[in-house]
Amino acid sequence: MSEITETKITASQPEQRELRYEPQRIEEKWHARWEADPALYAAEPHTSKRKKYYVLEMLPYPSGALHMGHVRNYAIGDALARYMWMNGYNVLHPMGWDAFGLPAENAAIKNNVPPRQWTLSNIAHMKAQMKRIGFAYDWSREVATCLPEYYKWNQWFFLKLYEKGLAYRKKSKVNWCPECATVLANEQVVDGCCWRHEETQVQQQELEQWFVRTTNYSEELLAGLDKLEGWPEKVRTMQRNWIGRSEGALIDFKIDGAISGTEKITVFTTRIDTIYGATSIQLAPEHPLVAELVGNDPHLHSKVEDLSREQARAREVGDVGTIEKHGVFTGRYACNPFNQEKVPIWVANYILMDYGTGAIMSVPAHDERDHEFAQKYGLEIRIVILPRRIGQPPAPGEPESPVLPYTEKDSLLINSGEFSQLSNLEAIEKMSAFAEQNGFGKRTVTYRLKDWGISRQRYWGTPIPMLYCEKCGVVPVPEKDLPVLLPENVDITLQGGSPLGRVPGFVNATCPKCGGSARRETDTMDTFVDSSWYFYRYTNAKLADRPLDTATVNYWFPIDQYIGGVEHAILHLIYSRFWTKFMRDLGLVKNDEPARRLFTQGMVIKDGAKMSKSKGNVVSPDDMVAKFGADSTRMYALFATSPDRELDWQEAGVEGVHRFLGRAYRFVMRNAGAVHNAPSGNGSRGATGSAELSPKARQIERKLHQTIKRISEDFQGRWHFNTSVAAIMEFVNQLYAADDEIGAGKFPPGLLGDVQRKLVLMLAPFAPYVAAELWEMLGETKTLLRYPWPAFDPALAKEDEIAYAVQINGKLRSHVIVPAESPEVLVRERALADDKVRAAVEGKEIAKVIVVAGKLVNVVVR
RNA sequence: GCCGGGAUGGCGGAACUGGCAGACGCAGCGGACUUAAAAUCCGCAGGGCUUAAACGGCUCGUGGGGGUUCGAGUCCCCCUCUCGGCACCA
Repeated sequence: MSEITETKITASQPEQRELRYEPQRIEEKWHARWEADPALYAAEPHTSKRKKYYVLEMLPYPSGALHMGHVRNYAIGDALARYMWMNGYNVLHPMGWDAFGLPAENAAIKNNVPPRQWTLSNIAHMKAQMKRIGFAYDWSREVATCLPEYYKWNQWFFLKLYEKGLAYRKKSKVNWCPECATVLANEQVVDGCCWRHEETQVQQQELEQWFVRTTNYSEELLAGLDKLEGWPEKVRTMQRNWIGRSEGALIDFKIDGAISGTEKITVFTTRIDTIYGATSIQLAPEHPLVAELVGNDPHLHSKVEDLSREQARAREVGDVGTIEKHGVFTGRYACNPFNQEKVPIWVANYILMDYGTGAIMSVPAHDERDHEFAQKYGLEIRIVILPRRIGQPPAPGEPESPVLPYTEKDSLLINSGEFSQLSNLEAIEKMSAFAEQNGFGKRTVTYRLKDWGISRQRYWGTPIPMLYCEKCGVVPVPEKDLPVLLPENVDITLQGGSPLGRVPGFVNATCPKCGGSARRETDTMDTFVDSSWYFYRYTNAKLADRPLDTATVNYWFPIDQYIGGVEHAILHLIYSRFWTKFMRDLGLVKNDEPARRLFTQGMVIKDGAKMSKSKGNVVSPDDMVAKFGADSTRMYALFATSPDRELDWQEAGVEGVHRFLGRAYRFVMRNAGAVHNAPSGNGSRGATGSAELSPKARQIERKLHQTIKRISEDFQGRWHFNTSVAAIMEFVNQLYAADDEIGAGKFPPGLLGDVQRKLVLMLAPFAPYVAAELWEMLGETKTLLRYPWPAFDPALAKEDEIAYAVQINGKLRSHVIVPAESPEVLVRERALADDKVRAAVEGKEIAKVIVVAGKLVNVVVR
C-alpha cells in the first residue's frame, strides 16, 4: 500500500501496473462518468414497464461530514437499490437534507457564520462525499428542508392542521432546555435531560405553545402497528409502549362536606375490581381541587408545596419512580360509591397530574406503590382478591399473603359485597357496568401519548404562519402569502425568547382580516415537522404550486423499504405515521402508513465503544476512502457483520476487503482477453457442452450457480450481506484454485466468460466502482444498473456426490461419499460398510440407524 | 423493576427449519517469487493428550448449571454478565 513501492513497480515493471488494483484511479474515472448518469434517475410513473420500488434511507442532518453510521446506512440501501434495478424494477432512491436545526445556530454563534451559509456548505461537502462513495442517488429529486421551496409546505400543512382543528395554542408547562434556550417535545426529553445536551437538565416552564393533536390518532397509530408486519417487532413494541393505551374506568368519589362548586373527585383506575380495597384517595399536588381542600391551612399549604417541588425535581432529574413517596392528609374524606365507606383524601408526590385524572383510589393490598405508601403512613391494607379459589392450598412458591395485583383468571374477589366470589376479570366487567348504571362512573381509555408541542423559540426553523391582531385575535397567514420567509442577517444569541422577536421587519405585519397592524408568531416549528413528510416530496421535488402530486405519490407509495437507525423508532417514526394519516384524511394520499417495510441497522462502534470525539475513536469515512477506496469501505461495512447488529470497525478488516477486491480485479484483468472473442453464452456453458467440462471446470460452474443462489436468497430474505460477500470471496478463491487449468487456457472460453460476467454482476451492488471497471474490461457497454441480475440454474448448482458424515452414538467417526440422491438404503449400507464403523460396531448390537438425507448417518449401538 | 437483543477461537464473525461447530475475513506461522523488502501466490491453523515426526487416534469445547433427543450453539427450565428501550402511567 505504500506509495514508494508503487512508484517503483510502475517504473521498473510497467506490465505489472495494470494488474495492480488501484481504487483511486478507477473510482475517480467512474465518479466523473456517473456525475450525469441517467441510469441513476427513476422513471416517472407509468413511463416504464418496470414495477416500482421505493427504497429510502433516512435523510441526514448536514452536520458537516458523513460519519460511519451514515456510510453503513447508505451502503445497505444502495446495495438494495442496485439489486432491485438489476431485478427489473423502476427504483426510486432519493436523498435529501434535514437542514433546519440548532447546530447551525450554535455554529453561527461560535464562528460568526450565518446558519444558512453554514448549512448549505455542509450540504455541498456531504453531497460530494456521498458521490465519492458512489451511492446511486437520484439527485434530481434532492430536498433541503431549510429552503423556502420546501418549508413553504410545512407552513401550508400547518394551516391545514389549524383549519381542521388539529393545531391549537395553549399555555402549558413545557420542557425547557436552558442550553438550547428552547422548548422540547416530551419525546425529546431523555432521562430528564435534553436529547441533544445529555448533561443538561430540562426545566419546567409555563409558555403559550402551538400543539398538534397527535392524540386524535392515538387509536389508529396503535392499531396500525399490528399491520406493519414488515417493521421490526422491537420498534412496534416501543411505539406501543409510547402510545401507552390503558383501558379502565373513571369513578366519582363524593367529597364529604361539599366545597364551593365541586362535590366529587374523579379517579382513573384500570383495576376497578379492587375498589373495595381502596383505603384512601390520592391527589397529584397540581390537582385543581387541592387548593380548595387545603383552604387557609398554612401548614398544609407548605406541605403540598413541598410535595409539588419534590415531584418537579424528580422529573427534572429523571428519576421519577425512585424518589421516596411522601404525602399529606388533607383532613377531608370522600365516599366510595360502591360501599359508601368514607376514605381519607391525601395529596401525594407520586401522583402525576398529566396522566388519567391526576387522582387515584389507593389500594395498598394490590398495588406496589400504594402498598409502600400505606405502610409508611399506617393506612389500612385490605385484601380483596385472592389468587385462587378459597380452600385450595397455595401453589408452590405462591405467597400466602396476596399483596399483589392479581390478574389470573381464577383469582377471586373477597370482601367485595355482592361482587365477592367473582373472578377479577368478571368483576371488572360487572363493576364497570354497575358504575355506569348508577351514574357514578364510566368506562374509558387513556393514553400516555400527548399532543405534540411544536413551538420552538429558535431562529433556524420554519416560521409558524400565524398572526396576532389586537382586533381579530389569532389569524392564520393566508395561503397565497406563503411562504412566510425566514429573514436573513439575524443576530443570533442564546438570550431568552425567539430570535425572530428581535427582528422588527419580521414581527410587524398587517392583519389580513382587518388590515390593521398585527404581530407575527415568532416561534419556529420543531424540525421533526420537516422530516414527517419529506419522503413524499421526493416523488416530485420541484412541484411549485402544491406540496405533492397525488397521482405520482400514489404510484410510489408506500415506501417499499425504509432504512435507518433505531434511535428514530419513536420520534420520527410516530410523527411521520401521524402525518401520513393526516394527509390521507386531507385526501392527498391514499396510503395509511408511510412505509411497508422498515429496517433498523445496528450502530457502528470502535473498540467496543460508540464513536465519539471525546473518546477519540472516530473513524472518518474520508480517511478510509483515501486509504482503501470507496468500494472497500462500503463493502467492509456490509461484510463485517449482518446489518442489524452492532458493527465494530476494524481497519484491518477494510484492508482485507481491499485485498479481496484486488484478487477479483486481477482475475478478470488476466482472463478478460481470453473471452473477448468467445461467444457470449446466455447459458452458463456458452458453446461448450456439459460432457466436455473437466472436473475442475464443472466444480467452478457449480460453485458459480451456488453463489448466485446464496446472494439472491440473502437479498430476498434475511439481508445477511456479510455472508453474501463471504460467498463471493469463496467463489473467487475457487477460481484461483483452478488457476492451473484456467491459466493454461484449458477452460472453455464460454464458461470463463460467463464466470467473469456473473462475478462482476454479483459484485455490482456491493462494490460498484470496481464492478463498472471490470464490466467495461469485459467489453460490456450496457450500464450495470440496467443489466439483469444473473439467474441460477438449480440443476447446475447441484452436487454430483455427497459426503455423508457418519456418527456412532452421535459422535463423528467417518465420512462416506455417495452419489447425490442415493436412496436411503444405499447410504445406510455404505455407512455400515465403512471400516471405522465396522470396527466400532464389532461385538455390539446396532439399536438404530438414522439417516438424514443429504447430511449424515448416525449409528446407535449398545 | 418491566420489555427486548446479545454472550461462539487471539479478534470481527459463520452455522437459515435441531444434524460434520468455527464458513469468510483479520492477526499468526510456514513455503514460493525476490539480491532484499513490499506486493502477490500456495499452504497450516480451537484447546489438550497420544506420536521422534507426519499421518492418524483419543478427548474437551459455543457465558454457567440442569433437562429433552439417536443427536443441542440451536429446543425447555434455572442462573450470571452485557447492551438497548421503558419506568411512580394508577
